[in-house]
Amino acid sequence: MNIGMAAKRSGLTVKTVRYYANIGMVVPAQDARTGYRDYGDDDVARLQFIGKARRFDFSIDECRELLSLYDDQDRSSGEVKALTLEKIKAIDAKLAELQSLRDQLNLLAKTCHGDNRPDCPILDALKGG
Amino acid sequence: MNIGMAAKRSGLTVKTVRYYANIGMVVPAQDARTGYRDYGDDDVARLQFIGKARRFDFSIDECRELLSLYDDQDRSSGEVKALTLEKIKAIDAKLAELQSLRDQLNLLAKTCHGDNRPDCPILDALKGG
DNA sequence: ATAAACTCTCCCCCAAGGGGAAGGTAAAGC
DNA sequence: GCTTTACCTTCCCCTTGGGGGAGAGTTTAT
Repeated sequence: MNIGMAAKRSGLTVKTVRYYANIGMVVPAQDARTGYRDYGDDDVARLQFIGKARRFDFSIDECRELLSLYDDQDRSSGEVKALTLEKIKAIDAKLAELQSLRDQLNLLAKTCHGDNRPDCPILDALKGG
Repeated sequence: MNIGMAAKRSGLTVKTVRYYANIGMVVPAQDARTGYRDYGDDDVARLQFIGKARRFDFSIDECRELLSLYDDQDRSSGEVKALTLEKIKAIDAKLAELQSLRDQLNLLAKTCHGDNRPDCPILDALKGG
């Protein structure tokens, strides 16, 4: 099938699918005369796989790693689990960071009366030490 | 003072300070002969302000907006508060997204035995519908 | 036959700088 | 006075994960 259909079936954009071909993630057959890419069902399956992994916040490189594990029939599930646990750890760190940010901003917003007077504790906080 | 000192005092890198000059955020005086930038204490104060706002996850454009409010002696604190509340909302959305991601990955990791056997519920989840 | 829809490659763009090259300047040591 | 070292400048390419669009070729529908 052409790239438009592959994009539709995998839920990605044509640009994205073409990008994945360019960086060697999912390289379909390509017509010698027209240059049109020709995607098979297995290609679409890989595209879907990547799309989901991306939604799980895995980077392109991590997706590459997951794909190679996915392709390896003899891989241990331990390797996949290790990658996943690492990703969870990274997400936890990001969560903590955002949470702290949120708390600080919230505190500032609370102490700011937010009316027409010019004095503002938020700006003061950004300004001061 | 030279850019190195300004960077040190504001807690930013020289590259970052130069970048802020290039995009017009903090534009210091510049020696006509040597081209050396010459930062004053007020410039350093603005750099510190930006540094803190960036740490609060405000984008460069939002920092620009905050700076103009900071410069405007007649601004109302309400404007600043509105910007801050919006930022909090954005952070909340990101938090919810990451939390959901984390929960899903955690569930997958829990159901994965993580040993040498090749069957892996994590990959199955990425693979399936 | 021709218009619409699809595809190709190529190039520039985003945020927010980082890394490093090539070259000018300033301060310190001898 | 000379040299080394530290600092400064501009310029250009790199990052992530693609998006937008130009210009040209292809296929499909009317």
